[in-house]
Amino acid sequence: MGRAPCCDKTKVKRGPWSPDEDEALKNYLHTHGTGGNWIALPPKAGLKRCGKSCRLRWLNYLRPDIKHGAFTEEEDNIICNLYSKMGSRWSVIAAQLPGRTDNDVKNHWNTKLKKKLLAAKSNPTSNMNEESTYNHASLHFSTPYPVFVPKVEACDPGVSALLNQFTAPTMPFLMDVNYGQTFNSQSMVHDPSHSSLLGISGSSEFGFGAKNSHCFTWSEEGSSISGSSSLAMDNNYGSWSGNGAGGYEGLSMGLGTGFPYDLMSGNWSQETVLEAVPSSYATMVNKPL
DNA sequence: AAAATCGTCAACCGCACGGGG
DNA sequence: CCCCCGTGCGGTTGACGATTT
Repeated sequence: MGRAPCCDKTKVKRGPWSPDEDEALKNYLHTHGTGGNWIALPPKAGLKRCGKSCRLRWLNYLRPDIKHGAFTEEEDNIICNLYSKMGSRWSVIAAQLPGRTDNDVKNHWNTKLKKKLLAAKSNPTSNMNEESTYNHASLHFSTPYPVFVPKVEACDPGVSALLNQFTAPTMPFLMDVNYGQTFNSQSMVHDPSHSSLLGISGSSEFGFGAKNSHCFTWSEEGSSISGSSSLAMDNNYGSWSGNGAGGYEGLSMGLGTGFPYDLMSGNWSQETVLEAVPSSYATMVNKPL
């Protein structure tokens, strides 16, 4: 037996919203706010709608800060990058795209980006700027915008240059991590949007010892990540000591993928950085966002 | 020109979570 | 500690316009 529905579906209007309904909802919220209770809102606003429907309409369409229109390439980059790391955490991904909703991002991924990447996978020699991806056998990843560029550099300088050109201007803070060796952790620690991007709430505890081959990655415990979990660095300094100039070599396939999440199969890789890195250096914990 | 197919996106569904009683 | 209820989220559906045959 499932739980009772939130409202009587025979008594509420369903389907597309009319301009009048939009106006009524906007007016009510403008003057009264939600009152902390969406369920009780519709009758007060003179709407014959389910509270959940009102909430959805407001959040996905009526909010004044909603950005309508096509996604930019930069936004695509961010979506792909984050999806590759955390999968379908649409709300988290959308939080990094001002004006975009989780529904927007999800739709955009399902209708455009996923197909684009699938097409690219079936045609690995295609032009990267067109297909927005790069499929490198030795790295066995098929995601578009690698976070861990140093590993890419080790494989193919030409490709590295291409990827660097492609990602650096659009994702500066991620590239800071990518380059790892000299990035300034302060920019991440004190910027809520950046820490949020990494799934970390209360960012003040977050930072890196970011000198000389120190880097950072995601990992997971077990083979899946629950819907309510996020990944965060447990330590104030999440870092590991590489073995000098070849610091990344020891990380091999674990870091080589750079992506615990297989974009195409939808599976989390069993290879984790923790295989190659002492757990005391990179401890991953579940934390609510 | 009409029918079929495809693509997009708003909206719905149902589950999980968390807070309050 | 348990239960109830509201909220948030991801997955899915279906309407509708665009494109192709």
